[in-house]
Amino acid sequence: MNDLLRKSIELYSGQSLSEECALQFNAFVFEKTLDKKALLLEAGQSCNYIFFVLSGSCYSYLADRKGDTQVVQFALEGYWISDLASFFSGNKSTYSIECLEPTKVLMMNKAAFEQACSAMPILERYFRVLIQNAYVSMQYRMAKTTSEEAEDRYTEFATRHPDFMQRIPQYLIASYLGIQPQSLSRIRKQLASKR
Amino acid sequence: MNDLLRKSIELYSGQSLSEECALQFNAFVFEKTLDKKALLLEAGQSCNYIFFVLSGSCYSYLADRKGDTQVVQFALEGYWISDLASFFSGNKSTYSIECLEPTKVLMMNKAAFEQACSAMPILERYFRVLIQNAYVSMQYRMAKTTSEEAEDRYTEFATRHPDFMQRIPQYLIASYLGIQPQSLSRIRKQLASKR
DNA sequence: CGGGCAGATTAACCTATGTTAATAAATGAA
DNA sequence: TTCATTTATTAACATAGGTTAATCTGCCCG
Repeated sequence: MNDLLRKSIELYSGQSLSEECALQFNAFVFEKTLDKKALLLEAGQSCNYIFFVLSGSCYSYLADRKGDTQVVQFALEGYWISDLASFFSGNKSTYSIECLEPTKVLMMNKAAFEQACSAMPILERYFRVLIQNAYVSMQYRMAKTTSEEAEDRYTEFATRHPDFMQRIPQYLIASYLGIQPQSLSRIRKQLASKR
Repeated sequence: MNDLLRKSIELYSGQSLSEECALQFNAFVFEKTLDKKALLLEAGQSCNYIFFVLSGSCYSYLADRKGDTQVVQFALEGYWISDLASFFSGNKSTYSIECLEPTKVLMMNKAAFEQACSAMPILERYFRVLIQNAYVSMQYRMAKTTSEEAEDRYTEFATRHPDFMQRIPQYLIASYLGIQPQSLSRIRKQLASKR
């Protein structure tokens, strides 16, 4: 089993993963390699997989009212990404997922997910905690977004995610923060002149 | 067992709840009645419970940078509300929860939550799906918030939650939407004149 | 090595929302 | 009922961020 994944499982489940489980897990997933700009998922299709990023990076997005890209999530190595609503319901996905770099992912479909969770309680717990944490930080981020200005949001993002800053183009970070690339440029300039 | 709760469990777990489970569940929770403006939770304390609203309504909020109230969630009858980060970690809560009306809640502490989930798989599943859905809609709401204008957000909120509109003061809805009460007033006026 | 394209910056102007302050309407307690 | 308090509205002005458009930078690929 991939080391990143093992660490993720042990970290979030709070338990250590037996060799046996690790082997069993491998039977439920498969690996895929994608080029930069390749799509892991296209909005409108049903999302049949959850993806674990082994190397590279990708992001999910939707088209807003005006047809512009609205970034929803970034995923570097060690992150899971998917359109969960579609994955769990089988309905058409609202998001697309695109690779930012050449990317390797592990893929797991719904049947495998259900089976793996039933077979290994540690996984059931792992995914529950993962989603729980994602929900909690989403809720917090939402509160910050509605109460703070773009400059503060950018500063917090840059502080929290220095690794993202290196590898993700600014115009996508701007979208994620809910502003135009031009505005982000302006904000960066202001911040630079403050020091 | 309360009927709202039974329906919620059956709806989200996708299974029907046996009489036996229903009785067993009751041993894990207790009821509390609160006045309007009473606090279910005060920011800074540890959040020891999750609350299921039986009647009345409440909302969670935090103080933003300027010390203003930033609404995080509303909960009418049939909703769960808590500070999950604090509930699961035991750390101090970032949110407060206040009753909007005289309110009756069911309360469940962490030990009870863990026990109940272990004892009854239907509950484990219920809470997982509940959080999963909450996460999914939070992510979607976030994308809408960063890409759409206040007017659209208000219209969508009003359409999706006509029940909230009747019972929640406008200045709290404004906070939830990330705008000032004055701006919401202005937006409502514009919308009214459009018809 | 050089042309083309994606990404970033800059600037001028525009608009939605914030701010401040005053008033009005609704609610609730005595 | 009346008064006090909370909530909602209105208006004038300020500003963060959007829009448009032009320029700049770097880098990928032929």
